Amino acid sequence: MVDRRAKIAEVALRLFTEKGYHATSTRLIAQEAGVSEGLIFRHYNNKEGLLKELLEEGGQQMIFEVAGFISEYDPKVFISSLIDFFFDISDNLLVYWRLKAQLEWTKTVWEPEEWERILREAVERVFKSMGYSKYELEAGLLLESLTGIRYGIFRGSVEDISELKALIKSKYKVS
Amino acid sequence: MVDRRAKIAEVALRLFTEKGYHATSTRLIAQEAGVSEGLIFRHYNNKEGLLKELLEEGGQQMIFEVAGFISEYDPKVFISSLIDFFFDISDNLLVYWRLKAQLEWTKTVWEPEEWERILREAVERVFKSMGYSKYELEAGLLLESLTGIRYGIFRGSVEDISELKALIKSKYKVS
DNA sequence: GAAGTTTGTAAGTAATTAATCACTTTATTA
DNA sequence: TAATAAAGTGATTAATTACTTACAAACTTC
Repeated sequence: MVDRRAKIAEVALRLFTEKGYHATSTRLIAQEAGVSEGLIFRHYNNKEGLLKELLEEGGQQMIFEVAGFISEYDPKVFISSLIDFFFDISDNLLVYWRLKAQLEWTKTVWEPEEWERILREAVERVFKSMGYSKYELEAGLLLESLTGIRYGIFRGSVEDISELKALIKSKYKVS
Repeated sequence: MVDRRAKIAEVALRLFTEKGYHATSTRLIAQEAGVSEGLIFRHYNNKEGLLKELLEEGGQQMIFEVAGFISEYDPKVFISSLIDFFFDISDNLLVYWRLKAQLEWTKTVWEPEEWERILREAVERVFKSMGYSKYELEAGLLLESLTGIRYGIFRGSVEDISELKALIKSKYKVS
């Protein structure tokens, strides 16, 4: 008794991130999921439908994660949690992140995901509450920097992750 | 009298970045370049050979660009130039950057390009000369942050680019 | 200007692709 | 339990893929 639909999604997400969306065939997905190729199309209509559902699901998980610290009223705690969020991303969210980032570089127009909008608004609000006149700019700088660090951690170009986390926390005086 | 080889490279670079490597067919490259498909294979042996040459060429251009400020002895001028480098990237280098970033997310092991090693070493050296005990960490933080900002600029999530540049320069006291 | 090399083409190739088809099995519901 | 719907399959489709081959044109070089 297995949920084959979920199995397809699980395998597809892994393969899309590892090999890239276009380099992954529906045939391979079916093989690795132990399922007939036709079933993919029964459930997801087409390959793009499968991709979209994976991105949608990942986006929902991100909203859930972000919601965990978004309403924190103490700026210091908020920023500390925000930094933790980028440094200690869980494995399943990392896969979504990878897939999203991979696809983003081919886009010409970019629209932020819901969790990205929510997160940015919250960070701006916190910087505003701290009395920064250019709170949008400060929020942007921190968010883009953390994104870059996450990128660096993924690639392996960050030697000592916890030390870097301590450094950036000390710069924002939240450790 | 046209250099067809260069035309293929130019078109391929554009299409690879816009559509993605796997989503771009050699047939399309040939069409857009106004050339027979066979010529691609005559010059580049196979599709991957074409990709590799594009990445190699882009890497060489990056080395050239980095060399422009790498030997600057004044730390303030160096860091200011470094920030400019990430903010004011030229169009043709941006295309290379996009292609490289796009491919990076599918990789499992990551090896830095020559220009990346050169750049990191130089930034570390400068932070060391400024008396930072954890100069590697500081260099890493700045480089990953700037990479993230570049990413943000590309996506369009950075509202006011020049203001953000001024902000980060002021944080490093180099403006 | 002949011989040889490089650059180019058009028409193929076999393999792979996403998607569909007719059909069977399993689950749900009246 | 009979009828209906949903889940699943395996074979097949037409189109596309990267790449090859046989051949021709154009440029070197002696």
